[in-house]
Amino acid sequence: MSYLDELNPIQRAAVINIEGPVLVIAGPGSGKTRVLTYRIAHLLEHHVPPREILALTFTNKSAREMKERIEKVVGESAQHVWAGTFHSVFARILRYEAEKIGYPSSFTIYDTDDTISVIKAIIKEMNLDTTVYNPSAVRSRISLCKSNLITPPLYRQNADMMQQDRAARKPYVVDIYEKYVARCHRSGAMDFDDLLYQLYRLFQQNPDNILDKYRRRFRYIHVDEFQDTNFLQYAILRLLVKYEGSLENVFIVGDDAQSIYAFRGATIDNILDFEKDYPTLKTFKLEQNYRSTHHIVEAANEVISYNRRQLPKTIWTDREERQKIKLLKCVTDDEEAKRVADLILEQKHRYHLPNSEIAVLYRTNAQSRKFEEHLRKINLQYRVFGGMSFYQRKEVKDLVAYLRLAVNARDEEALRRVINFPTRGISDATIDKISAIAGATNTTMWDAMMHPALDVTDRAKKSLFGFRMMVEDWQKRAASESAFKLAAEILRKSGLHELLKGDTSPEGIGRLENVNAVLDAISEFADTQNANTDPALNLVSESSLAAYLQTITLLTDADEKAEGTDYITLMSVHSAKGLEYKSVFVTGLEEQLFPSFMSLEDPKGLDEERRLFYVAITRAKEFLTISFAQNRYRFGQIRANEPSRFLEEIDLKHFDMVGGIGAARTNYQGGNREQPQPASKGASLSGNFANPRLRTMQQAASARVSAPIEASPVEALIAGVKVLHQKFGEGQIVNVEGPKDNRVATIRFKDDDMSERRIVLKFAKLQVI
DNA sequence: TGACTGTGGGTTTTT
DNA sequence: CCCACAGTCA
Repeated sequence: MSYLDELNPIQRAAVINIEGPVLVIAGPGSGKTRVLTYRIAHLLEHHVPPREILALTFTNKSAREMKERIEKVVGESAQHVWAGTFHSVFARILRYEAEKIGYPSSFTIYDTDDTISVIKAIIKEMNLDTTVYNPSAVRSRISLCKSNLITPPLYRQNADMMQQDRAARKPYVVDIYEKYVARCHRSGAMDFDDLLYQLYRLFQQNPDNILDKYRRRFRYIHVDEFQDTNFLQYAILRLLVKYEGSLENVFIVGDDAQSIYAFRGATIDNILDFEKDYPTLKTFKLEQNYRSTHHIVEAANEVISYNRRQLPKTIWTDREERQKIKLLKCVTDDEEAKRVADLILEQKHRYHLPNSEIAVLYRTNAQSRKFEEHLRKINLQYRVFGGMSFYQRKEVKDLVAYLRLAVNARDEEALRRVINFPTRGISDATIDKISAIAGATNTTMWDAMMHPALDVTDRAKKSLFGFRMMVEDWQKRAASESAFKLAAEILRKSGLHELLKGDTSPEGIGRLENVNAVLDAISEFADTQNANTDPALNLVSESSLAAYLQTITLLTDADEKAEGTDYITLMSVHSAKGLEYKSVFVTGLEEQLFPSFMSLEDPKGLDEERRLFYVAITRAKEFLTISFAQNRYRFGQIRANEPSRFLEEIDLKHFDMVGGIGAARTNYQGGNREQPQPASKGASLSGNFANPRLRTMQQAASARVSAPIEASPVEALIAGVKVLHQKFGEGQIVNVEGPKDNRVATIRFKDDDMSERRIVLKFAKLQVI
């Protein structure tokens, strides 16, 4: 039982507790994955059949990692453990059961882009304005509905939501939602939320007592990153675990402090409800951090103590002090990127760090550009994760749309995409007519194409017929021929290959390479899948084109393998969750950016941003560098931002004050907002929240705030005048600009290094002196 | 039908 | 700044 020796007492206690519900609250770097994998290994050692074990994760990567690690402990029986993301595991079950709820087993999965495109088409058909009904915003709302089990009829009954829509002057959202659901169903398509929602529906309706089958199948259920589950996911989980006679062998791992997906419906309530739903629950807290050195852990603790609503825990480390946190104050985003790049180079030399131990993190993907530029300049290998992924590129989506049609002709989104691409004489007008007939006769566009009532020119009819013949041929062969062979032929016969070949520009060549890469991927996919199909589940051939399409839709580019090259990682903080590096750069710590301007008004939003920052800094094992820029390009214009409020929440003693870095601090001490306070004792939901440690620096700083000042009229505030500001103290107006009702003054303050600040006079209290 | 141009809008975060 | 889309022209 050697693997048990590798666990600390608490970890071990959690692992060997193999009966009944278990909750593991796991701080960053506390060996969460280790506990999860060893627990599964432990089950296997105790002769639990691998196929009765289910492990649900949020990313393919962590699922894969978990499987690999279990395999290391127990060997090949790990192969038969079901480990995957919620979406992929559920998709697999649905693939098998779809017909019971009125979907073809070959259903298509719509990714976010597909979904937006469908919604947009619906909005246009309804003659609504796409600037009012922003397709992407409508999609978010629909998604939120689905994750909370609000169907269109329930939506209509929901006075709150209807009122919200009326107030936003978008009364037709529910109609769009309704049409969208109908259209997806007609298309034999499920979006990401459907993969959860339709499974829930299946279990609810429970045809042939199907729920029982899966309850017996999954006797041991594990959930990683439980804090990121939404209401719907929890509802499904409950259906699988909580029933008469259940052993309730459910093992969940999470950390409320790392919940960063509230924006897509994740709710911390799930952890809290869990305690209520399972009275026999055993809770284990992993509080020792094995990842990071002292200053990093302490800084993280300080930051998170400002949040309300925390489960009580104290993360600690016995790792030595090592480096303090470096803080880079930069004038521009360009300087920030340059200094980060230079520091990376220096660290590489001084500490012999390989690129793979270095990550640059940012709040928004758009920030990657500058870092790319500067890393390229000094010849450092990097890889950007996130943003436009391979499978989102137009040429790839075009080819994939053809493949989708071959598997599921009802897929309207795919049909629209390629029916006239490459062009084959089918005009937009023709497509609109087809769509109209499909709507009127309640059939698919695929069928409407050949409808006798379709009133188009003979030439168009001929083109349509030709297109249909071509696709029908592929459909017939999709079942028998190898996915690779068929895809290769589709690429040529569709005319895509020829079209791309004709473009000899560098981008054009790249596009051709991309579609060829899809073919390679299909070939590779077929090979690996054949080797590891689960015969127990009687699934349709896992190496089929359909299986491939499902896999790529659920793929994130973080899942793509690295081919042995040593690169620096550039990614958003969100995608960095669960990862660790020796040296981490957390960049763009500015108000409006991190925290994002979207979340400034809402305390809940701010708390989530703070958790995000917490996640960011806890990725670092030894070297943590935080940077901010005073000026940053945004929409092509320079904008000045203040340093992030989160910086004030870290005690100065954790910062490296060498060289020019120390000066950064003076710039934001006593920033122009209310001084932050750690969450107070007992501000809790269930009464057992953390009692955050007290802070000193902020309280000291707040003493600087002087007696209230009397605001002078805006007219009196002109260039040259000396003024007193509530927070910044004495200063002189350098310049005043902007329209009468919204004047903005540039003021140089005596305090604060004679720094210049732009102040909106409407809001600021300034007294002329 | 395709290429070009101007405009307008957009940046949170992802399965 | 960068992209997507609508509108215009050959």
